[in-house]
Amino acid sequence: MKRLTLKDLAKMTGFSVATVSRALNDHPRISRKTKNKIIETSKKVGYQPSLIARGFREKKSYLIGLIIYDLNNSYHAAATRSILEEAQHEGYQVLIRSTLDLPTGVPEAIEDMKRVGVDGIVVTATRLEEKSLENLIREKFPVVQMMRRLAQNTGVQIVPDGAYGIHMLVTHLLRLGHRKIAMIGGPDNLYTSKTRYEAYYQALRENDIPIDKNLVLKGRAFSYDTGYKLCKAILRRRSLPDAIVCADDHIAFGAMQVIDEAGLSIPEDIAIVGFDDCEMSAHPRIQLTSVKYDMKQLSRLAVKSILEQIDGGIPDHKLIKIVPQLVVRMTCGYLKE
Amino acid sequence: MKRLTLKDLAKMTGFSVATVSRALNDHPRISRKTKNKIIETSKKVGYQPSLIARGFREKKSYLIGLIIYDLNNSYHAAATRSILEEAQHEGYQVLIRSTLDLPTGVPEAIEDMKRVGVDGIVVTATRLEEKSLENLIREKFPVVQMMRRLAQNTGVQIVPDGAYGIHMLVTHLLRLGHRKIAMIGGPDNLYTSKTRYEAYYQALRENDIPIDKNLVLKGRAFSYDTGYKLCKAILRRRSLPDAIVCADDHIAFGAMQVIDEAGLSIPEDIAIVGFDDCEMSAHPRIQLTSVKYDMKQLSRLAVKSILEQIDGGIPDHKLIKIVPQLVVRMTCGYLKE
DNA sequence: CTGAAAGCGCTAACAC
DNA sequence: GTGTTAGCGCTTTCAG
Repeated sequence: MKRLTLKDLAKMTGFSVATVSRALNDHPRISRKTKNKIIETSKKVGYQPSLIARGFREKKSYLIGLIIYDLNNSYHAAATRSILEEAQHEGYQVLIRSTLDLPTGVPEAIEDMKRVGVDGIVVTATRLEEKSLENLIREKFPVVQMMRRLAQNTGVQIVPDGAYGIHMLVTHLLRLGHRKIAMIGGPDNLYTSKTRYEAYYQALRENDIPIDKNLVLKGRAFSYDTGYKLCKAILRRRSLPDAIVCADDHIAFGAMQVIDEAGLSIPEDIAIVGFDDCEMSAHPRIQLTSVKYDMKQLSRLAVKSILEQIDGGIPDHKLIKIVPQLVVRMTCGYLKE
Repeated sequence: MKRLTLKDLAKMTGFSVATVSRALNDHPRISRKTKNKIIETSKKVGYQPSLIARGFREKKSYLIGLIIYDLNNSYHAAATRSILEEAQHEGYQVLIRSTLDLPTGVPEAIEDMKRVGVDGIVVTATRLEEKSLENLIREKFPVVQMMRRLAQNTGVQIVPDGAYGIHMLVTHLLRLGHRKIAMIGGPDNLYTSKTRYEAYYQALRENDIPIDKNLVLKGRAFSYDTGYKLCKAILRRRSLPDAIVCADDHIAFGAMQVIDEAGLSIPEDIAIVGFDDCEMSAHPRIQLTSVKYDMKQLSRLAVKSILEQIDGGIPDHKLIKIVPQLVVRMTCGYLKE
């Protein structure tokens, strides 16, 4: 059961290959009659053009690449899901690569994707320094940095306004009376980490709270594990913080686990807040105060930008920040006395 | 900055295109000297063969398709992650489609994937009846059904032994003294649902527990939402069950939420067990008793089988069941004296 | 051991 | 309005 080609259709209809091609791609210079006839038989026999031959010819693959951090993180899974949906909607298929934030992750992914000829790449696994990505942008290849961005202002960057979110979180904790506020975040080489640390400092400064660098713990990844280990380190200290700002919900879940295990209570002994607002955060047993934003909007903008870039216009730089929203639940605590 | 082609390399080295091609694919009939020279310059200038041209020529794309249910389900996300890893490891790239179990999901995904010319397809979103998939298998296209399978014994099917898992769960609940055991599962047209319902009945029968069909609730999907809604329905009844078997952890989380909200306690009033053992299930605030199995093993077998099939041998039928393991935590309760 | 040439399926000049 | 032809980058006969 071999696939039908244009040549087969040509033979069947009695026209030339070129005419058949024109009919199927509704080219202007063709008579309605032949066109209809050809389209009809094409349908009847279930002809499917080979995208790979067409792509070969046109230097187009109708594929877009998506480079992500890790599907284990439900937030990144949600982003991936959303991109998938948007891309399918636009008639593109998606090639996915996961980097786990390894140094070789992005360069290898880019190389492989270029080899199979994707038309554009959405990267949600961007680290602050990423030579391969910078080069890609420089050579005007269609790229969108989504969720995370390079340190440089270059290319299209569509990110949630993490600084704003953390600022809301810290301000909220201060308003509730917490003073000694710790933070557990991710590695320094990620945009998400950096902005969140900075926003934390900024919020404290604005409220004249002295900054204590010992209260800031940096993990290797945005993960349950990071929260678990670093919060454990905090609990080993003599004096405990009132509250811990976690740079994402997964970190917060891990931190909560340690606090629970230690027999302390949340938020009475230590308040916890997260970021991203996973499904589980709303669970009555968790009730994590967090920050959420419209992932659908992010993804839609990202895919739209990729398509625009594919069709020609690649801007030197464009930065879109999506404003998030505070979701107050139980773990942040209440006004003391 | 155009990409280099074989022709360019030929010009640079002074050999013909054919020789260059042979050198790069270490063909037997070529002298070591020329081969080395060509490979060297190829490396120096960073030549990358166009997989799309090669694929066009060879009818191979070096792509495999992966059709999944939904990344929102952390269990399916984990499966996807695992497949991605294995495939990358084998030098294949992965095209992902998510169906959300819509009736048109699989057929459309298959059609699109064939168009871009994937070499094989792993389907984790199989429904019991799936004409498009059955046809694909019949025409000897490389396919693996992973995690879920068709009702028919056809093609390669690599699934966890859900029946065994549910059997362990129900038996365990019975041993703990629970007698009135309800079940919340997924839609009837999924393998995962069907086997799990059957195993539930089977385990009850073996223990001479009368079967009450009213205790079996069927949701639309394996989701938090299903657990939430159906458990709510259960709580509205006059007499409550001792325990609820949920067909996956997400359903269990939803069910737990309702029970918590109703002010009942788990497991004292109602015990809950899940299936899949998500990361969150181990959290001290959840401590869901569940069943886990080696996803890595499943994925590895699936990818291995796809590659084998691509290289020739497509078996008519092959069924592999992975044996799962019971993970006992708090939500299943203890012996009622 | 190496080169010349054909051809995969498709589109786009270029003729007629 | 339609047919002929060339060529995308690669592998693989077939000669030499």
